[in-house]
Amino acid sequence: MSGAGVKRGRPPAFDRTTALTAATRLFWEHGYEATSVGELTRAMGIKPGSLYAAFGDKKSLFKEVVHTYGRSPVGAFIGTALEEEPTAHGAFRRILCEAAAVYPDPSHPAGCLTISAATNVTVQDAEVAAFLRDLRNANLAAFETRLTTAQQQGELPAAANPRALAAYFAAVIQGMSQRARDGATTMELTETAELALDAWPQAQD
Amino acid sequence: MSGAGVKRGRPPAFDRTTALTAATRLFWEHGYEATSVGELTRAMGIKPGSLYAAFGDKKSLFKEVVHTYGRSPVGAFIGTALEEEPTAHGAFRRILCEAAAVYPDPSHPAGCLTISAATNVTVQDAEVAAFLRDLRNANLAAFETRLTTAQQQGELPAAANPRALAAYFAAVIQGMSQRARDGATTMELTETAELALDAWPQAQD
DNA sequence: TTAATTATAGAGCGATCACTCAAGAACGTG
DNA sequence: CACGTTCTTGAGTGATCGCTCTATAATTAA
Repeated sequence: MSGAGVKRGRPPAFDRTTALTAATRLFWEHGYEATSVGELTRAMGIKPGSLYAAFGDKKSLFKEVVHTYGRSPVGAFIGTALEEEPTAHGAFRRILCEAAAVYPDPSHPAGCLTISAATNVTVQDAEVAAFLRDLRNANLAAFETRLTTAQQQGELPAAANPRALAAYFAAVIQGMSQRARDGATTMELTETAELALDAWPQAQD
Repeated sequence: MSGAGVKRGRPPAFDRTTALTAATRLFWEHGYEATSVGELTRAMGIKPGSLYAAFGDKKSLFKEVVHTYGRSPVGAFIGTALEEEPTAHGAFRRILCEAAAVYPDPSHPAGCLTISAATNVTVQDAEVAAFLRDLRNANLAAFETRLTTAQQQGELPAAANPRALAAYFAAVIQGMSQRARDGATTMELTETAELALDAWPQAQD
């Protein structure tokens, strides 16, 4: 083999991560189809040829954006809380409170990219919508798994319904993302989070 | 004046209401920008010239669709429940249960048109997104008004927060619409509705 | 019948879409 | 230096976008 780490040819004039961040902001704000390649190249500071050489086509760029977003602090806080918190109640309390803090944060577009970036798509881009829908439904399944475990460990009463609770919290979180895009503040969303937690099952006595 | 009700010239070959219904289904399913004029004319059974003569431009057609939708049973059930139910608790219980029944109904596209038809728009169509956002926020204000009245009439305890409750139910409903578009069934959404109602303030004793 | 009016069908407008290509510039290696 | 390789540039591809125009068909009024 020839040297694996040797760089040959003209070096790229742009930072790949920086360009990806610019693309993320656009897709986050306007969604997949409402963001044109022309807007992307302008925001990323590169020409179409460079974009297609570095990221493939528009769909591949979007998937890479979603993948990177899901591994960023803003995009991964749900999975992190599910893993780190010792109790399911603590995990969902933390998820809701962090969503209230993160979704309206003015340092990035409002709401969750995964929830809102492919709501309106043409027939020929249905695959992109399905891609995000699968991510959301996988998240729902993770909620249910965490709640089922909590019930088996005795944290949740036997009468509780882990699947229904998971769907409920998924709906609340998706609604909070929508409300943030409509202008809701962290204060309002925190109140929403607190009310949402009132639905947590209480042990029957 | 000449006769006001007299029809002159060639009569239209299509039914305006039927055409509007076809346009509604498309906008409901794919949203404003992801629905092309070509798809609209094909579904409505008319040519571009007829569409523009009868409805103005694409934006005017969309606004008429939203207006008509808001006056249909499917689009008006929230306002109807707020008016008809004697208690605020009864109103929100009915709203949530009807949302669970209506949003996944296979006789029309899933979810609520007002919630999801203009999530992803280009910069030049920001006005359309603002149009629906204003409708959603007006709905939120109606929730708050209804809850404030309930508190003044003693239905809600003094410690309750009408604004926070309104925002909470708005988020839940928007989340239920999203979940319906992701495949949630009436059964699942009914469970979500029941859990959501657990947050209703209880009188302190 | 003739004129006035309105709706139709179908071609086609400029602009923008995602995307590609050819030419040249910037690098490491001989 | 020349060579191979990679990246940048800028023009330009066909397709589709929202929308308009013209010619003609269908109706009522005179």
